[in-house]
Amino acid sequence: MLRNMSLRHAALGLLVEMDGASGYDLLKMFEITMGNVWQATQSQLYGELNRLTADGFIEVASEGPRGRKEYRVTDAGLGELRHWLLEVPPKIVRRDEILLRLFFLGQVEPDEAAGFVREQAAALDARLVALGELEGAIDWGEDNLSFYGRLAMEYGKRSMAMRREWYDWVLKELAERDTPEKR
Amino acid sequence: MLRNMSLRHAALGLLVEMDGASGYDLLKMFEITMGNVWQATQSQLYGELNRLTADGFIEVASEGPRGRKEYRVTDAGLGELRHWLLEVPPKIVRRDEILLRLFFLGQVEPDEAAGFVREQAAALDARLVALGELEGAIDWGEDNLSFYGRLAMEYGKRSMAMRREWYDWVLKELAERDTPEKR
DNA sequence: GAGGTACATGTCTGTTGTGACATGTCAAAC
DNA sequence: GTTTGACATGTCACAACAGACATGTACCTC
Repeated sequence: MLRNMSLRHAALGLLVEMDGASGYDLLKMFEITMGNVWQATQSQLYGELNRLTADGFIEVASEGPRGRKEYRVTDAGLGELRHWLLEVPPKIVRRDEILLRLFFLGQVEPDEAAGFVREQAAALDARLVALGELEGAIDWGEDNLSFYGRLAMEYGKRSMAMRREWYDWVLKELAERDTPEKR
Repeated sequence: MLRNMSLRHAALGLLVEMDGASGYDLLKMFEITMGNVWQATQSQLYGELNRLTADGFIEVASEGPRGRKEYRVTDAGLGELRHWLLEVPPKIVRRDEILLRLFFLGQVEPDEAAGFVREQAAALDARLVALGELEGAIDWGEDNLSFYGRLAMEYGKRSMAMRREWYDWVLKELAERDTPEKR
């Protein structure tokens, strides 16, 4: 039974970087720091925190108002994180809904196909703007999360720019196929 | 209950392009044509084919040796595919295990972090070679799957090249952080 | 002091995805 | 003739994920 459990390690890692936090804190941090890299729902996260506690990788450091539980990573947890980081090969999951649709665009009219691509390009432009805003809104410090977060941000920007160019290239290819003046 | 069900439409679309096929054929086609875009296990696919049949989107055109069932897409199935293609907004799932690990590389020694990045870069190089081989091995025809598959292939190549460059940039940034000679 | 909002945790149901296993047929090679 | 390998379908258990619902507390403002 090979389990990968990235959410578990994402929570563990974030907890280390935050130097302890509650589930609620963690959930917010998830969204702002790595919403573009990994997503987690509330029910997933709370469940995982309980499992991590049961496994001894984290512990409740203190309890606060409103039933708040401040979690802290144990030594075993730190070891588990390092092990996962360096010794567990990352599983590459390729799953792209837009690319999947591309395969079947031959099933609709050429102008509908081009319209689809143009729509995706416009949506991408909007996300590019949002990413720029996020970058401006973040208070980039000298801590690890800031440093590595900036590297991830750069990846996001490059990735989107590449995709944008590819959309334009696709539109050109579609137009050429539609008007076959070759030879 | 909003369901997206991309696998369902991937199977439907591939069945249209293949002009009918068995589950076994479909599974092989999945791997070679869009293994880089969408993955499907055998148990998922066979189950989905039965559900698609129950919903009237596909039907068993004929039965062959070894219990083989040749499936064919119905008019309703074709309608469903077109509807999904143009009217259901694609769900963008961002989940990148390598990028996730990047966030926590501050937890290991600088040389271990750089080693990790170099390993990923090497693995990427290997996949780039494999992609080139795949491209050479495919018999690119004039059909829709060939045309759109070529566009997807171009995306894959650009994506990998971009990522490769980013890895090098990350290594440069890591080296700079390690030796802070600035000012 | 009443009301709203942010804080805070948890459960439940259903869907999707994975890996292992079970079962059997047909064709070709030996 | 038997064995091997490709063909072919299916089930089962479990893990991962999503969304809705349930429940309550603390703090701030009016």
